[in-house]
Amino acid sequence: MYALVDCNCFYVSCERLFRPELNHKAVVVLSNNDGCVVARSPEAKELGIKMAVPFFEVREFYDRGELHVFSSNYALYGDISSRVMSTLEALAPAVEIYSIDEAFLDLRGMQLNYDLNRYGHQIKQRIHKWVGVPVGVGIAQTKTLAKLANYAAKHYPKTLGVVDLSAASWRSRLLKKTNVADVWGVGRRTAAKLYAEQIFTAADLAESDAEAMGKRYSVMLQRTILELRGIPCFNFAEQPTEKQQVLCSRTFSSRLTELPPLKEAVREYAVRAAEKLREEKGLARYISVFLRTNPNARFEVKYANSAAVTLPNPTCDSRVLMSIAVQLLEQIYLPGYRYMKAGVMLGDIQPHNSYQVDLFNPDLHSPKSQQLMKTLDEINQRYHRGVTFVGQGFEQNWSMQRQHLSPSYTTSWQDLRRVRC
DNA sequence: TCTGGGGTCCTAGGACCC
DNA sequence: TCTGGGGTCCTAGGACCC
Repeated sequence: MYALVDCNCFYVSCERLFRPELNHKAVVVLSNNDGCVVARSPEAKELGIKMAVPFFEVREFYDRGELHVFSSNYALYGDISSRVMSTLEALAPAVEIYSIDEAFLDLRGMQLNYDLNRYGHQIKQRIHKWVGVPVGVGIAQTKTLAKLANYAAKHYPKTLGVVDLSAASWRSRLLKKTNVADVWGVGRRTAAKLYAEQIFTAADLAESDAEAMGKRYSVMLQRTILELRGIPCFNFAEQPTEKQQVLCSRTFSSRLTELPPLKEAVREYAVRAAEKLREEKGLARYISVFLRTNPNARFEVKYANSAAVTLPNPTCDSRVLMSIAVQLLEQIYLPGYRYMKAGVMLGDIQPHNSYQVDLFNPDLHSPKSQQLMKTLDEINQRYHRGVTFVGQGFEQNWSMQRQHLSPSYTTSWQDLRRVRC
């Protein structure tokens, strides 16, 4: 048996922790650059605000004082997330952290000694008491069914936030009630095709010919069908696997046209990506840079391009990655466009303690480089942006907008800076 | 005027090998 | 008239997730 524990409108719940007067009010959290709505309180959903709509489309609610708005504060959400996860780790035999706001629990064997429904409520109460955010709990034989149970826990108030699908009768009832588009792994495209062949509910999908569907759609859908029948196909992964790629990209606060500020931004992203890579204890051999104008603009000339290179030897040195990123940018930059976004991607990642050096090319992971990067990271862990490269720029006028940012309640960057000033 | 930022897995097709 | 059979690796693109 598996449980899926998922925090309700997580980012909103994090903000409410420190602003309890916003409980029972319409609240949303915006994506970076205050672009789209990425989290909504139930009251905001009632206003008809859909997931991922651009903020300017719902701004009227805010202007009328009916909606409270926050820019995303990932330092806060990351910290609250780790509190939720460590609480879960004390409650379950094994935990797979699936995303910032949800985790699978492996309950193998527990059904013999526990009433799983009661156990689900214990989890919910413990997290509420210790961390303060509301969660939903879904319990079932496979991950896909646990997802479905969790979905039911959130959508049907009668469940009080916990659904246990151990009983076959409950399972088939829920499958019949659930739209096939709400099944984990069925996206918009697949759902549209399924409707066309008269598959409307999760039950319809579960009863379809798994092998034939696998051939017509994909093996992923085939596995989903089996999972809906209670046959596990997706493994439980307690240990996070090493990342295959690391990406840093941002939308600029305003459109950029000239090369110098674009270079600054790309250097900044390369340095951030290199930091993430070192956190992963990885070395990258593949580096790619992309650049694009606004794909949604109707009356604008569009342009998007990317360039990549594979290095002879892998590295995590910010200086190397930064200078290569700028060279790649120069290959794809064209004057005359209003650029909206750029990004740096690192791939072909290998562990830093076991890699092969190409003898005929310089080692980009020399002891000197390692020492320098270690020192850099140590300083920057203590002092936010303590050491930066000149090329990253000082003003960074292109850097994103966050007009509705909450304070760092639980992390100390901003406060520390203020004290030191 | 105004639209995020990460990731994963799978597949088809091309290039190449013997 | 008429040209095999078995592989691997890489990449781009699609679909999905949060």
